[in-house]
Amino acid sequence: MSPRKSKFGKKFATHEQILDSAHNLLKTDGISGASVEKVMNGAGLTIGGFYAHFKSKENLIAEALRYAFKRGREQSAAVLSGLTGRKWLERYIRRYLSRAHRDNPAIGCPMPASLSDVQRAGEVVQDTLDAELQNWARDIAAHLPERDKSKAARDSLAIVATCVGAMSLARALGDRELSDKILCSARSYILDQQE
Amino acid sequence: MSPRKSKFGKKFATHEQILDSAHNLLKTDGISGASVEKVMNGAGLTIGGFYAHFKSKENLIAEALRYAFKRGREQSAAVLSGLTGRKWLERYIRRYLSRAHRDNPAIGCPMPASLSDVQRAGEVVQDTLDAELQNWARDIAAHLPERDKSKAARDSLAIVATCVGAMSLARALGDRELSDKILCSARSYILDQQE
DNA sequence: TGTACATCAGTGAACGCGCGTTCACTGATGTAC
DNA sequence: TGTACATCAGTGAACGCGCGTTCACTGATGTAC
Repeated sequence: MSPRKSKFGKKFATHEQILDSAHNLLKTDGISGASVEKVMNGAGLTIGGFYAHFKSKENLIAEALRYAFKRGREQSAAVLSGLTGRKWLERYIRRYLSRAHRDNPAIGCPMPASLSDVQRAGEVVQDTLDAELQNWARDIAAHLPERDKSKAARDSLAIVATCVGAMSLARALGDRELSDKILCSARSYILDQQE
Repeated sequence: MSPRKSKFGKKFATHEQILDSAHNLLKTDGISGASVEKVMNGAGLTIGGFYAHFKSKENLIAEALRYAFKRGREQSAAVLSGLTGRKWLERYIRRYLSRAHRDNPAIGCPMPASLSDVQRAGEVVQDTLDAELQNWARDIAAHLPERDKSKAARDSLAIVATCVGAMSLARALGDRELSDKILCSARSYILDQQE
């Protein structure tokens, strides 16, 4: 295999830089705000080279979404390592629904900023969300102190919905006090329910 | 008062038509999809007349958001009239988190389609959301079978977050089966929690 | 009541701008002999 | 090892398009006398 096509070649490194830039813009400005030109500039490149790496903007967004979720999983695994069950859930929820996460979209979840855009996106992006959302929910379900596995699976989907909804609303509101209340309410709504 | 400035004058009627067109586009295509030209065409007008009615697109969106929530309240008051407490909540949640609502954004809530856009919108729009969200939560809180009023207020905010999050995700997913699951899970998550 | 004038809702073209995508090119790097 | 050639990542300008906003205008309607 020629070095050009290797995982360690220059092209692969550039591809990763583009994805890194894209997922950062995605988290703050959504799909519509992550323009191809801004993404390329963020990677230290000019716009013309983009189509040597991606077939279209839609394909970029799908890959960037996958990249963002992967990074998120790695980060939260590092922070929560060693914890299990209730303890894990508590720390997970308090971290996701924190003021820090609300005020720093760049370090967090890509969904709040891109949720509405994905509804109008193409199949490639929506199919990517399917897989990532299932991963996410499975991760939570595995830590629910629930005997009934199918109930844990259902609860985990609702918990994801509550997290995404609360964070999206918290960022969309003008009133910081009301925004704090939403985060706080969603936290206890989830944590009081699981025993 | 001259007929021109009256609530029944021609200009008022046109203003309402523009708002009606705007709130329809808002519910399906979000803020970015509700372009001034499309809004005006939807009202049977051309783009040039827009600024006789609204100071800017931002002001239009804020008014359209208010208009959409008002219509939503009227509709749901009509459908749920006579119901109270648990019965009201059950019907309310089953209606919001229904497949019909997911598949017909045009007849429903403006939030799922515009949630992410509002995060990047100006103060006027975000302040409007403050007021509308509080109205919404208060309406739900009044029907919670909860003795503790402050707990009802908190729960109602979390319920709104769960509803908006679940509907947004349900519309964003490519897989209809998973989408159904999200709606179903969120429904029981809310309804099982309230007694 | 009839006429001359003022108002202003709505028109349609234009503006500057950012978008996704295309394309002829350049120049560094890898390959063949 | 040295040279000639092929590859292709990345450049920069151009394309057609839709956006929010502006503006000179038109023509129907209301007002004054």
